[in-house]
Amino acid sequence: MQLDLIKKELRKVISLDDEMFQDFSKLFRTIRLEKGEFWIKEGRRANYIGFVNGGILRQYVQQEGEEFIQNFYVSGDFMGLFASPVEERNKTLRIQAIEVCELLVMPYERLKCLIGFSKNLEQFSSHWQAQKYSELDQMYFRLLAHTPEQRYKWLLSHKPEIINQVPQYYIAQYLGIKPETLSRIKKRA
Amino acid sequence: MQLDLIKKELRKVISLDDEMFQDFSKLFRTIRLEKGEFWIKEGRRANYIGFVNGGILRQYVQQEGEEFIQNFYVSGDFMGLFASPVEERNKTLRIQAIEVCELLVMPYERLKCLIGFSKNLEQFSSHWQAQKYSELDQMYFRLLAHTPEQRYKWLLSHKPEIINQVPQYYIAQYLGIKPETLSRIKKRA
DNA sequence: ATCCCTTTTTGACTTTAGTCAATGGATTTG
DNA sequence: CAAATCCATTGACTAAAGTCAAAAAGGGAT
Repeated sequence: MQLDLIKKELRKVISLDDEMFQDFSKLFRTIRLEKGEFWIKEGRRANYIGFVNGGILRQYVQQEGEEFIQNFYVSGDFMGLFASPVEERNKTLRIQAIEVCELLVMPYERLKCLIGFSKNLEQFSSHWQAQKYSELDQMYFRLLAHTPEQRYKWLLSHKPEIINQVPQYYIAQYLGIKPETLSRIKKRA
Repeated sequence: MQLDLIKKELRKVISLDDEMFQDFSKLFRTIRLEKGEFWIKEGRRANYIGFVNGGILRQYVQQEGEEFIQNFYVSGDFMGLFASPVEERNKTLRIQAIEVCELLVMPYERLKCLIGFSKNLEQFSSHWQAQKYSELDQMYFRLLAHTPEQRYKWLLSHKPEIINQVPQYYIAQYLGIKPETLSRIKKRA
């Protein structure tokens, strides 16, 4: 199990000595997703938290035949750090591997239990919740205030790894526009 | 100080006997905002949490001469329950009274301190954070997936109190469209 | 390399929202 | 009461994205 990446990510937020990390890392399980496989299938609750140790995934909702991508997850990202009420209504939410992925996963309840014992982990959890909220808040603002072209340029400069690794019709779904429109935006940019 | 409303709202989420509520309520301060006054001014950090005990407010960002409303707060809503990282970047965020408002406010640090002592309050805090995240998540989806007309109809059926109490150019700012367009949507609906 | 399949691009046209300017209504103010 | 102000509506036009269909470009697989 390659754990350098998650150790690095955790240490960005909390202090964590090697022994503690050893104990912590034992509670993860590694899973491998082939291209197109789902981590969260429609109708399921997100009972796990996951760490992307490699690959890239998309989180999307399907409605009336169309797919709307809410987020991409790349190496180093945590997924599903919010408590149950969030996922409750997300009956149609799916998280799918765009390419081969390796995830480190842990039941949500186990993390919650650990948080009870470790001040450090509690700090980690609340930091990430605030972080995720802030990201979503900013995405909401961009969607509300900016044109598709501005949002595409934002992606280009802030998340180039997504532009590079993801088919353009997924980028279009993420931006809320049609693939044809994205193609035209690229041409005139 | 009228405290029935906040007591009712708290009791939707946690159990709270009258003595505990007495102690808790002493830590709030009441403030009154006239129409047009700000609770959060541009450039300020949200160092307080607030409860709307009456009236209605708008949370918005100003950019290049235009205003974009992210949210309305009505009686019974809590404001600013997320930790600092969220507000950090929101340099241009403002929360303004649309009409005369009464707020119950408490420094964020005081709430955090209280949470350390009370399992109940901790539960309340994490419930509301998850709740706010979920709401924002759903708003994001609607903005991404639905037309302005669909979003207006959603508002009509789910938040009629906002439609009734708020000038239409604010509704337009909230929906991400121009007032003229909203006027036309209303006509054809 | 060729074939097949998927993705991207292009073109012509339609639909929708934005823009600008003018009008009409309502409310407030002198 | 009239004037002024603010907001909502309407009309004519422009700009932008959607739609549908077809062509071009990649990317494997045999």
